Amino acid sequence: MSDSLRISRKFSQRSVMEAIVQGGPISRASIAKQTGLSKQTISEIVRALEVEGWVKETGRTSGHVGRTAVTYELVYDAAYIVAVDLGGTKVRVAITDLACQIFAEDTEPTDPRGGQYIVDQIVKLAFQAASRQRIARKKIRLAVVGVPGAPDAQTGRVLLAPNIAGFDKMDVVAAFERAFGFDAMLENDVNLAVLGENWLGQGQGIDNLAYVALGTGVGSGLMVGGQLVRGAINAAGELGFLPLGADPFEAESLRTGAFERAVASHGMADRYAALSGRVISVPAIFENAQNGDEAALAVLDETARYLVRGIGAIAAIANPEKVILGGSIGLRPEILERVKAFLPQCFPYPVNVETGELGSRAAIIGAAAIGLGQLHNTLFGVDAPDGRISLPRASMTALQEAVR
Amino acid sequence: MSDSLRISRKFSQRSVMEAIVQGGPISRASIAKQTGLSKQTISEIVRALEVEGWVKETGRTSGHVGRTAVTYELVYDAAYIVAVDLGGTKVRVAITDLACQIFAEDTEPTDPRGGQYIVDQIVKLAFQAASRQRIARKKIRLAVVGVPGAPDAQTGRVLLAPNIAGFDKMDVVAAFERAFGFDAMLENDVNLAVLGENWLGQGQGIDNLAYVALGTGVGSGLMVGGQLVRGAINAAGELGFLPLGADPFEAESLRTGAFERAVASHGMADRYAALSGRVISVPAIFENAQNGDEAALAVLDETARYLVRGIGAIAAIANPEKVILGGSIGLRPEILERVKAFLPQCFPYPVNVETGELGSRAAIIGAAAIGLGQLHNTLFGVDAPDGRISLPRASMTALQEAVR
DNA sequence: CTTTAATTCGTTCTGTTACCGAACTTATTA
DNA sequence: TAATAAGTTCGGTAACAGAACGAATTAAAG
Repeated sequence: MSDSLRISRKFSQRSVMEAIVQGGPISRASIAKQTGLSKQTISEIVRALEVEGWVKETGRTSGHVGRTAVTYELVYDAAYIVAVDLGGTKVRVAITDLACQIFAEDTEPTDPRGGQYIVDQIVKLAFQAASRQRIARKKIRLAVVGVPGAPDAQTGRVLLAPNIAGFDKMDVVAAFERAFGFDAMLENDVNLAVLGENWLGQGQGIDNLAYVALGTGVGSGLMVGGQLVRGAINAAGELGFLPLGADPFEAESLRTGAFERAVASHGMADRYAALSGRVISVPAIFENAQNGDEAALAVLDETARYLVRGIGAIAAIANPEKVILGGSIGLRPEILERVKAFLPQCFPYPVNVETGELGSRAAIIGAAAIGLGQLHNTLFGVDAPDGRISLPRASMTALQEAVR
Repeated sequence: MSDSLRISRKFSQRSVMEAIVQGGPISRASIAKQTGLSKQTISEIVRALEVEGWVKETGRTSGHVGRTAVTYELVYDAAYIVAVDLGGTKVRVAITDLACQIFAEDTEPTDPRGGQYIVDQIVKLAFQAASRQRIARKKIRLAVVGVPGAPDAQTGRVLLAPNIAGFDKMDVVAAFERAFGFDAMLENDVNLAVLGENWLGQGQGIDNLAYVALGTGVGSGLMVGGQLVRGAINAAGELGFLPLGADPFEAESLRTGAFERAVASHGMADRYAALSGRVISVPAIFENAQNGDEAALAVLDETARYLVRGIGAIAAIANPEKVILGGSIGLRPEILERVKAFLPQCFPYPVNVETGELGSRAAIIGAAAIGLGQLHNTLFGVDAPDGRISLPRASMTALQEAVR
């Protein structure tokens, strides 16, 4: 019996595709070197992929010794996916091709009537964008929708989502699939944000990564060993309920969450009002702080001090390599500098904290990432237990340009 | 191109082994049904395994229509592993065969000189147990050592282990491998405890599981998607540093950990002393509480209230399906009943909390589990990304009997 | 500037491994 | 004797490997 591992055609096909996706235009000989498969096998697989329309010849190499090689590339427009970031106030919809390039990206206020209205709004936006870019609907294979809550895989509902009306009472996945006419996936928005930063932002190449989104509410996304942590009922990362900050045994903490009360925008505004006697918005607090307002500065310090404890809790439990801050408050540099100053005062070993590079677009980029991964897997992958495919890192620039 | 997935021989061999390990004495026809492979293939693989000495014929079926079937079983003594639970005060060493039966199990006080002395002590204990059971050293393939700290895979050292002298300055893995003469693995003891409870205890079949060990110190182990969470530097589960309980910004909290100060045995004793003016041990506090001592009861309440906040933090961040309590304090029913009473007061959705079934032996059983999994993988598995093998559940009784 | 050597690309051809499936034999019970 | 289940034999086939070889290109030698 030979010790070498023989793998099925499909399995190899997948690694060949990976090499082509990542290696840009690449010759068959190079693929053979990269994958360790024989030249003959690569030729067979590439031929099959070409016939099926997934890759195509794009040129030849030159300038080096030896025979020129024919190079192959992805047929980028062979399939598309829809990426959606659904928030309480705004919906963002984007369309991505196989090269991971984001084509259209549209934002609209979320339909306040909720439920089916939101589904219809998103589908309308997606199809509008598709026809604007002259993309055939048949080529769209998958939609990934980020939602502020915990999607339930069994029922298709979204739990713990107070900001989206009706999603807790309907099969949202089924509704999307009906309206779209193709597969749809739901995912928590902060989970998508980690994936986004892991793919193209601050967290590239980091397998153990946490994302803390701080704005109107708080949430966290956690990646362990390159995989998302979703929890038993998809409620992992419901950081608002961390028993920190406000007294967790008060009734109000049971509703809103002790940590959320202390650290999110409401808590900041309340704290400012208590200190100064004036009721102003969170952006105004940041502005006042820049002008030296003592109360505003105290509020920022206090907020950061609470946030640091939340980050410490994540670090103590999951020990991520990096913690990325996001959300309208978490993205502010004033918060980051304070967090970096306070964290070593209450946590023994260093924790790497940075703000997200992708800003408010982290979630939609994460949706694209998860969708593309899923698509690559269903098209070229085996039903392997670890169905990860590594997406290329290159397209960030293309992506930024495409979205003016 | 066929759509069916063909997998290498080795891959199938692995699932055949799994069927034999779990299915006890089993016929080739049954294996074929279970695995979906053809009878012919099963015959080939079983023949190969028999030649290599991993399985053997053990009997025949009877009493049903049709031809009798030859049944096969594991050759249980084809290989052994050493499982070790190294604590600050006690070392526990056990030897397990391929059937997951724990043979010998010895406990000794930990050599206080630390470092190489402990390594030698463990190796001596293991080889003593082996020769007592007449196990050939050559058949021992692997040692798994649970340590109270964070093993560093790169350097082989153990970090954050104040109770084991010298392990932070030497390559412990290399030292064990030199002394044993076979492979050795280090793992955090609480991580092993989760694995143990997941295998044979409270957490059977639960993929998202947390274990909180509360005794002299606090620690937690977390499983997500059936995999251990180890963190970037193996410091996941250093629950003592949770910024809860004592003021995390005090200097002492930075050393000992804010949560550990509040909830572990020192904190309990201090609290009792503050309330009653008397200095007594933690077991004595529990005893007094049973006799109605007000101060002792208050200390238990307070400890549980802190513990509940720690559990809430784990639930908010990772959302496990179940949280198992362990450690000398965590195993006490007085703590569990209080935790169950207090948790709903500060956490919005239900968290399933139970005490560990395996008691203080959770870690060593976890070590056996991880070792057997590893062994099955190296012997029969592919180098698949997800190298889990499901171990049989049956041997718990055998295990309990074996250890009087 | 030609010739030759070195180098790389890609194909053809010939295995080998790890499977499947049908047909057939064997053994057992009802 | 019929029904049924276990196990083998035989003949495929997909998915690879590997060696040999031709084809194309550049660098170096003459």
